[in-house]
Amino acid sequence: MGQSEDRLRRLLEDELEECCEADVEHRMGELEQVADRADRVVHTDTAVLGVLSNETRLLLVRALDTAGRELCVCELEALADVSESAVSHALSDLANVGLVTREKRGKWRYYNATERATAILSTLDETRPRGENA
Amino acid sequence: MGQSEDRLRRLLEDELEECCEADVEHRMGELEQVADRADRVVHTDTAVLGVLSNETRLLLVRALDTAGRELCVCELEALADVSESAVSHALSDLANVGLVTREKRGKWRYYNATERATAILSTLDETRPRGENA
DNA sequence: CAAACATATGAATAGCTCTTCAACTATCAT
DNA sequence: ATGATAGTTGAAGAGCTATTCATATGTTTG
Repeated sequence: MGQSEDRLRRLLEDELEECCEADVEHRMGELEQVADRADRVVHTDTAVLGVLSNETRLLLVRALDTAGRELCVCELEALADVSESAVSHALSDLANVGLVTREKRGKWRYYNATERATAILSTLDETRPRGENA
Repeated sequence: MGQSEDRLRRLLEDELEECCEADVEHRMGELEQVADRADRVVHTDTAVLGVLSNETRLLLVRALDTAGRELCVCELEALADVSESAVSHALSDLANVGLVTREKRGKWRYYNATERATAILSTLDETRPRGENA
C-alpha cells in the first residue's frame, strides 16, 4: 500500500485543497470497506457470468427463457449450431451454476431456465442501449 | 436439420401419443422463432458478460457501485491486486462495453459505474442463492 | 437380453484471454 | 523546456476454455 498511499495522498491534496493525515486515513478506510464488500461476492459471481458469456450457452438459456416452457435436449440441439456433445457440455455448465434445471423423463431430458437466469436476461433486455438490437 | 428432425418427431410421438406431420411442422416453426429471437441479442450480450466475468474487472465495477460515487484510477488501483497496467486495461474494457464511464479532470481520471452495470449487479444480488455470500 | 436411442462424460487440442513489461502520451510544476 | 506524475497502449507468453471425437451410461423396444 506504500506507493499507492502516496498517490492517494496527492489526490486528496488536489481534491480537498488542504488535507491532513486524518483525511487520508479516513479515505483509506472507506476504500478498504468498499474492497471488502466487493470481494465477498466477486468470485462466485464471475463463475456465473463466465458461464453466461459464451454464445452457445447464452443461446440455450435465451431459448429456454423465450420458449417459456421446458425444452428437451433434442429441441435445444436443433437451435445451437454445434455438436450434440457441445450442447450437453453447455447444459451441464449451466446447471452447475444454477442457471437451468434438469429433469429426466423416460429417455428424454428436459431443461428449464431458473428464475435467476430469467432475471439476468430481463435486466440485460431492460438496460440494453438504444439501437443495439431489434 | 434432417437428423434432428427425426429425433424431434420421435419426441413428439412420445409426448403427444398420436402426432401428425402438421404437429411436427408446427413445433419446428415454434423452435425456429425461438432461435431467431434468441440469436438476435446473444452476440452483443456475450461481449458484456464476458467483460464482467473476470475477477479484476468485476471487482472494479463492484467497487464503483458500492462506493456510490466516482473513483479515481489511483483509488481503484489500491483495491485490485494486479498491476497498474492491468487495472487500466480492465477499465478500458469496461468502458468499451458501456459498464463504466470515464471523465478526465486535470491529471486524474475518474470512473463511474453506469446504470446498466448497477442494474446487473443488483440482479445478481437479489437472485443470489441462500448461503452463497455474507 | 440385444439393439437402438438419448444423453453424458473424458481427453485432447486449437484458439482465446489475462496479466505483465516496456514504451508511450498528457498534465502540471519549477 | 525538464522532470515528475497519472494513466494508457501494444506485444508476448502462460494459462484457461470451447469444441470435438470417442466412449460410456441409462432407457426403451423387439
